[in-house]
Amino acid sequence: MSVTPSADHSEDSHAVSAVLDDLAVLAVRRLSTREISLTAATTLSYLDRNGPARLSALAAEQGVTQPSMTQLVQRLEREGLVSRGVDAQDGRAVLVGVTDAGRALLAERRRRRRERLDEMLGTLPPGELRELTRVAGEFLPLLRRLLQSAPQE
Amino acid sequence: MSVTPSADHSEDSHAVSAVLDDLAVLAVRRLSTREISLTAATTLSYLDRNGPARLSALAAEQGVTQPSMTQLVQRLEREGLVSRGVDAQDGRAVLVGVTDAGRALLAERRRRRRERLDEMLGTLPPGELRELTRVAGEFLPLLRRLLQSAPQE
DNA sequence: GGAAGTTGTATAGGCTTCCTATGTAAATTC
DNA sequence: GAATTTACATAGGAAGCCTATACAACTTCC
Repeated sequence: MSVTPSADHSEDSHAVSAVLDDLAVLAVRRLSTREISLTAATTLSYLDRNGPARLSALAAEQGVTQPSMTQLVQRLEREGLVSRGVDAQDGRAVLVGVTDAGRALLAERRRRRRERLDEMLGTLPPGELRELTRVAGEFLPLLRRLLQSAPQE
Repeated sequence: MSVTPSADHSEDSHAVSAVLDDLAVLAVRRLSTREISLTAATTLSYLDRNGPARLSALAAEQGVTQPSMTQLVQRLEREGLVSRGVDAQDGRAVLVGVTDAGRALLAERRRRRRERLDEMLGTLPPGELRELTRVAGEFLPLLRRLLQSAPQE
């Protein structure tokens, strides 16, 4: 470890760790759509935000191997969610881009997840809901910054 | 939708939803231990916190089907991480409990995740780190309640 | 300008973890 | 006590990941 943790730092990261575990369960199981995997969704989302990209670039971005990304892109192409073209500059490379159908699926997925989250939030007593949303408003920007600074294993 | 969301409620849940994908990537890929799956880890953790439980109760808790939980428990038993006993009250039921080896693995997993998290947290400015951990402490209980009250699809 | 190395993608084969459909034994109901 | 329900197990299959390896296009270097 390159950092020198203090005692309370350790305790703090315990709480953060617990939150991350629970949030992972929430994101992966309670909010997962059956029609598309997490990697597929985040890959589509990346292509939507950043434009066409190479297979190997996508694999690195998603933290999977290149063969896995090849397979994923093949599945996505079969389902009409992405298109593949050749790179004019480099005959070896494949440029993957999201299609309109892919964008539509992304939008539908977002809608459904938001709907389910709303349902879950609706079961909380109003006071707790208010507190949760307030705390979430503080927490999420910080988490985002943490994620962006995260090392790539 | 069965609940009637207010305007700000919708915005908040949108913010939550927006960060969940990134978060899931972090939790699932950057903090995942290769030796045990997310479901296995959260199941062990549940058993550790709540004592022995039935197969079907575990399946419902984890949001997987009963056959999947049967398989998971069989794998965990083969690896000596859980033990299976019969319910004295109900001859059909199986009571699953975590073993000392299971607890040891949980502790090791926690240690390793904490180590990685510490590295990530170490990249934050001290002020943000303090705020992040403080907010995490507030957020955790609320999140737990939300997950408990969550509808099972 | 061609041999050798590098890079980008595809294929093969295997593992884990989930699913649905269905079987079986214990408990409950009538 | 027969029929139903409940709790778990088994069978078979698919998704999605891996490592190892093959192949084709680009680059280097003499």
